Amino acid sequence: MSTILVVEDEPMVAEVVERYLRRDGHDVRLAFDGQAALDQFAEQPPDLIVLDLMLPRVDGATVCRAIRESSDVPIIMLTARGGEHDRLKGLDLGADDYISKPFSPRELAARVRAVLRRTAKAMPYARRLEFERIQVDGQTRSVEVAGRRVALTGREFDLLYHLASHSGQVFAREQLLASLWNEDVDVDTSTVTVHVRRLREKIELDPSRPRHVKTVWGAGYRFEG
Amino acid sequence: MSTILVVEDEPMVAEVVERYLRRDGHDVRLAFDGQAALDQFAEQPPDLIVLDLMLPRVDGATVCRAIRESSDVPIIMLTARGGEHDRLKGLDLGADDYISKPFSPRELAARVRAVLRRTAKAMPYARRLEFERIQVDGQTRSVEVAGRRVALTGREFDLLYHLASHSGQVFAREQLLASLWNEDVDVDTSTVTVHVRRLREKIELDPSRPRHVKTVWGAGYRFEG
DNA sequence: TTCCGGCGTAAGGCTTTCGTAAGGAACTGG
DNA sequence: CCAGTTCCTTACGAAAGCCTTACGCCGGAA
Repeated sequence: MSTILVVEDEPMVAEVVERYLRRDGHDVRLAFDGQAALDQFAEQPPDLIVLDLMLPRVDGATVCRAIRESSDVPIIMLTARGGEHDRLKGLDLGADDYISKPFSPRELAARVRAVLRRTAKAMPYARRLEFERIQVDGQTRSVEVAGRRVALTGREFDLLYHLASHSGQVFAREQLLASLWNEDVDVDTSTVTVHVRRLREKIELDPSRPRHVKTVWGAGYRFEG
Repeated sequence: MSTILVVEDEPMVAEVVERYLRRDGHDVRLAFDGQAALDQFAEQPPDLIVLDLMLPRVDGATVCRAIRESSDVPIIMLTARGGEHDRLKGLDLGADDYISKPFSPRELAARVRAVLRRTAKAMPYARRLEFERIQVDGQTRSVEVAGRRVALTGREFDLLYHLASHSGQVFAREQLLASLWNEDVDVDTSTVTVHVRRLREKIELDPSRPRHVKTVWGAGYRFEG
């Protein structure tokens, strides 16, 4: 069914989880520390990640953030009993669900099913992003700026959506190429520059002094609502 | 991003590999035989080596062993199809990864990313650093001082982040140069002084009597929250 | 087929940032 | 208090990174 990466340093727990998820027809991979999780993720991104918070080498929160830098893959976090759970919610790591130990493997399997169902239904570009001056609708691929509809091309929309859905985060041109372009065509990074230029032309009041799609010198671009 | 030495005698293959790695933002150098590889390595050690096993003059295995005598630089070996691959594993040349021909350049690029990530010292810019008056966010490369956002240049941000993430610790100018600058360019230590000055201008209330980035006479600089 | 919008590339101009040098200020030890 | 360091401050040329524009190519629509 789906490929699931389980990151859990306790072998007993990992094994139980693995068995339950396999029973649901998933292809399960295991990682026993944070670094291994990142490696496996880089090598072959799974459809979902079950991530323990307490991990050797690189802790779960860091792993979660690192993955979120480049991917929207659903993540379910495992937290120790009690307070940690609440603290996490405050941290806003970008996980899709939390479940605290000790948990029943059956419940975890149910959560996995739920999250997969949710994210499967929510096809790519499902969300609607609302900012003060700009609204981006992934459903209809339409954009409104200051109440007026603007027509973007495919690339322009993808670019805007990707930046806006990670508002505030800086993306290098190389990152944008990797995320938005088909990997088997090689395009120059300057292509990104040009598309940013065209996008600005359409959504900025003064394209040469952009308010939303900002240049971060030596680093890339960042969206600001 | 990183400097990568590609050792491959087949020009077509070398060119494709070069293009794919460049697209990931790497600085790619080429060597077409084993001797050239060793020369280039001696001249300027790269961050990673992609090494073909079959090479004119000096074969890949010899090159690999020679380099391993003096360096731990990550090496990814390219091997001909089939048996050679397994035989190599037995030989234990000290390579970090193997990929057999014919390979997809995309997969190679992915392996390079994985190996680089694995060997990366730490995870740069993952954390968000919070102090009483200053917050530094590595994710968005943004800095807030007393609730107001300040715009730093790349170097300024790197400098602040490095100092702030080791709050209290003293760093000599030489240390900062070694950590924050590209190793193969030699810049004067006074450069650090100037950047500290410019940083103070932006984050200190009274730059001539700094509260956060303090001078430790005869030793270097230290950050204090 | 012809036309046209969208895309990627290349080149030149422009802005920002960087590194250096030089003179002045501040600290240290004697 | 003096000489010797070490650090601060400033200004400027060079380099790097980004913007802008124009052009050719491609695929789909007419």
